[in-house]
Amino acid sequence: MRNISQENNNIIDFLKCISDNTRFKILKLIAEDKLCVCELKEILGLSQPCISQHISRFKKINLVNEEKKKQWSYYSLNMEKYNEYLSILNKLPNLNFQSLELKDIEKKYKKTKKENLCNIKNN
Amino acid sequence: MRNISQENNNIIDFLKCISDNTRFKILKLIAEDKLCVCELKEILGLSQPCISQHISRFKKINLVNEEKKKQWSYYSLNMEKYNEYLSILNKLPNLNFQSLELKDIEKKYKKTKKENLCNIKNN
DNA sequence: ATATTATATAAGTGTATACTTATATTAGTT
DNA sequence: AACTAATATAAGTATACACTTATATAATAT
Repeated sequence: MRNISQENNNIIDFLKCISDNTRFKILKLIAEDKLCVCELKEILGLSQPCISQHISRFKKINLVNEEKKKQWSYYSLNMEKYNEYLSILNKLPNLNFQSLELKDIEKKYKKTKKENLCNIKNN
Repeated sequence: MRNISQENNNIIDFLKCISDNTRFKILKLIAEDKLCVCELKEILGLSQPCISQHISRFKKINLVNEEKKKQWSYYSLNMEKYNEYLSILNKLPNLNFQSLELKDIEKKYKKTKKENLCNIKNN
């Protein structure tokens, strides 16, 4: 069965969001410029609902700024949020398990190392 | 149909690799320590083939160092490669489309902006 | 040699998800 | 008012993929 735990939702949701080919392109485009759905649809050659659905994915994790103007909604990258997510990845090796919401595997990790499953035989 | 273009393979493959819940845990664990499959299996409570398959995903993008010792294979995070991938994300807003292998959408982006699909009506 | 242990690979399965088309909603235009 | 345009949401579909069990390979131990 798949692991569907809710841990790490923040950083994992960010990674899942930007790891899709289409959304990665959208990410770069809206880092460049404010763009509406109809422009993104034109640029990427995809249907309007497809773009809207991707944008709503970005919205969920606060990764876009929305600016409504007449009937258009212009989307641009929320750089502060983007950098916030990135700083977690940048510091990841130094972050403790707790701050990554991985307290559970830290316990198991320490227990496993203590039991020294492999190393007893390894020395 | 899904977009299965081979563009951005490097950074996208990295993102797809670490955006999985289980692999994100492995990432943190092998950033901490050299660990073998049987230890990871123990810590994460998953089957041995499952761990091996995840490790081979990391191997494909050169994200792990492998150290064979007797019958064990110890895996640790390849920090240089990790930082290499991260630097792309850190510089992403400043990187040009070319370097992100997004030359094709740059063309469409400029064409769309020139045609001014929305802005004509918007002024 | 046989048995055991660690890992890798193959095949199968069920869920997640990236699209599509259809429909609803909202805003501007005539 | 009706019509058009932009966006959002719903439902359906086909593919990707994270697991499992089964099997193969390689190394150590007896």
